[in-house]
Amino acid sequence: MIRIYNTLSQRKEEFSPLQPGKVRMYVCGMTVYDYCHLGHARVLLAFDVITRYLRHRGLDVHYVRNITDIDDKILRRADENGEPFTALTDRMIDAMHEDEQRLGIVPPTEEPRATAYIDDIIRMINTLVSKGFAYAADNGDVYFSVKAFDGYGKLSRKKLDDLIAGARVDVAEAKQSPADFALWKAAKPGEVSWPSPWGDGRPGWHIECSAMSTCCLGDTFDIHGGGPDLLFPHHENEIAQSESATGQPFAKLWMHAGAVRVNQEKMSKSLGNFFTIREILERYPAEVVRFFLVSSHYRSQVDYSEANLEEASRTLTRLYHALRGITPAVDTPATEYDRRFQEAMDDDFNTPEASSVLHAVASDINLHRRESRESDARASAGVLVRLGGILGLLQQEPENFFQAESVGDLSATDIETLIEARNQARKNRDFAEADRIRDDLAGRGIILDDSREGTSWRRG
RNA sequence: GGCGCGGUGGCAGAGUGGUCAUGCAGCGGACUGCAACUCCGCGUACGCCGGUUCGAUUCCGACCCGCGCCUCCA
Repeated sequence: MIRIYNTLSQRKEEFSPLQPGKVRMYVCGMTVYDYCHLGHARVLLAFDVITRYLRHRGLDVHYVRNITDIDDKILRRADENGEPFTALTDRMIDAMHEDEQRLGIVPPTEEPRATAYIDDIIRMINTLVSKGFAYAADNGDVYFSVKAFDGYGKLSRKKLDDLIAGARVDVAEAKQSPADFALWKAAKPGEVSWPSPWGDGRPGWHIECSAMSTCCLGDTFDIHGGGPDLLFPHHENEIAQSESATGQPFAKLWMHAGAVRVNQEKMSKSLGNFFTIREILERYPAEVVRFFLVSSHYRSQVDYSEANLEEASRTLTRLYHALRGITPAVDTPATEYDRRFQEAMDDDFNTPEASSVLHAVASDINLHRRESRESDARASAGVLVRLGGILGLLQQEPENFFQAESVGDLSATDIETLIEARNQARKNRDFAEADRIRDDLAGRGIILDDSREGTSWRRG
């Protein structure tokens, strides 16, 4: 039995898909005006692990993650760059796919783009207007009337009166109420636009997701996810739009990832601590980044810092050390560890608990190996690779992990030549020379590991 | 101010009404030419004050502190 925390009910709930065996999940994706940052990585990785695990449990997951490719920020940035907005969005989408691939993110089943759903968006707005949930303002904008939807605030637990009282008063406000939000924005002169019953314009942000999710998954689906800051107003507004338009319940379960901080501060451009995925991948291997994120629960806040990433790297190294020089057995029968792992993951995807199981298996491998129980070691290694794989970890050859080269490094051949020289010196009991070579390599970031089978090395 | 989340050993990070998290770092021992890796063992903990209970880090209440959202933001 899988239990998942539902933001809507504020508790863990037993997960039972609307359609047995099938999971329909929608996650709010990127607005493609810039490179993806660490916060995006968190959401990407959280739902990657969730998707992998649900599939591992035999569920057929239909995973939709949208791309917002029309929006104020996109138009502004394209304007600054002096390029058509589609040139910007195409480039950023390519970059995003590259980042995802490097992080080993399983691609979503569908990746709808807002500009490909303009007709559906207009249709939904039309429905809302005709049902009395939305109105066209004099300026060509169309707004959702928040007071027309009784359930407004049920996700974020906000009271409509507070929102109205707290709202800023805009100049030249075309809204009937300050809490109302735009479904359709009238085009400004020279701006890209699409024709609509209310004049040329473009969709508001929130309506895109309502339209794309219902088009891809139906009026009601199982899981809706996203980043922590989307809870309000974005997700609240999606519920209002979708349930008003369809008359059906929207998503059954709402999942939100935790925030990412950097050195105990909020990540922001003004603080200068804003990291893109590609910047981070220049400093740390993708698997270390994944392991770091998987080491805390997907709902908790994480702090990105050099110390934390270094620790993740050391910890992952231990796991790969256990697998080094072993051919993992395939089709190993399920063990007590598989059971514990599943129990942890069934409980709202408790990856920290699950990774403690990984360490237990690694200890077993080390012990078997030390006591020369080769087939037991191979069997345990099979379990470790299997369980790691569910989290997207431990799938590369240990030697690749340890010896992955970055520019300017000593080549593998050079290193092996030096190791040979050192072993010759050791054979001659010239330990001064042997230690000199080892220290020299250590100074260049190469750590040697001697064992009965010989000397292996890794980049530290 | 409103809504929500959290305060666990040097650090990271799970969890539980009453013997174990786990990892990193540290210490002792084994292994090693010496190290590294590995193995065995060790230590330090549940913000504060009350309450419930035979017993609370775990439940309840107050307080203090931190964080997120309330505006575009993953």
